[in-house]
Amino acid sequence: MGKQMTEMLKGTLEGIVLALLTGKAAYGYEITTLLRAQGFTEIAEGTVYALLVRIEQKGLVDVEKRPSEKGPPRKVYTLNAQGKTELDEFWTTWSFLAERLEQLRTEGK
Amino acid sequence: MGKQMTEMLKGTLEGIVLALLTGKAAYGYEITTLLRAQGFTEIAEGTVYALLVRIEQKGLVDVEKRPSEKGPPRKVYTLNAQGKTELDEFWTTWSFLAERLEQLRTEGK
DNA sequence: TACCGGTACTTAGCAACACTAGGTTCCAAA
DNA sequence: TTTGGAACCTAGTGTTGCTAAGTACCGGTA
Repeated sequence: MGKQMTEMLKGTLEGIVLALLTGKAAYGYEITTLLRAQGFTEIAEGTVYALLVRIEQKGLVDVEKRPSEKGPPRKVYTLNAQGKTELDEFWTTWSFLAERLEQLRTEGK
Repeated sequence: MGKQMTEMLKGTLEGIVLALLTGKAAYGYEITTLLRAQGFTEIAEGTVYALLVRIEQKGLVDVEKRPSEKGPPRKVYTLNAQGKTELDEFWTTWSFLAERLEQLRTEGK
């Protein structure tokens, strides 16, 4: 992964995962493959699992264990009310930053 | 500063400062006030100076010391060739991320 | 039976970055 | 003489994503 992208993902990856969980519960392995499908081809597996632990401890998601046909049981994450609030705030913060940067780029300043 | 914003600035603040230096040299104190004028009202002074040390050590800027009418001498930073390359890469990385996020938001996924 | 590969999750240690909270220097005005 | 603004510096902290290595479960294949 490019070093720039690694740094830029700090603070945004959590929002991305929360956004992925909007309206559709998912488990860790699934989220990893989803991210890769969306273009984040080099996201490390461990990164995703660590992030999931974090957002669970922050109380942004509910977790349910479900057996899998192949492999160990899945931990399925669902966005809860607090998670939705956090996601809203994320979009607000993101919009602010994106606007400033767009301005900077077009100004050529 | 909101915690979300703090994390989101990681990786982008450097790009923002490089962008500010495009076409116009500036010194640390000036950059801090510029950032605040652009809406980043809560950027800590120390953060900016530490960042300037970093980009100087990476060789992205040239530095020149100039006396000030009031106060200690200014360190004026100018974007050099390597800095411009880095800035280009920054915009590429940023665009990628911004596109993915815009897609995520509109999809409501 | 033994082994391999894919699914699925976990964790200890590391590097980078923004912040906190102090500090120093220089000068002019009160 | 003291205050305040201009201008810069830095040690320590917390958060984050990455690396690298591991465990658990199961089906297919030799």
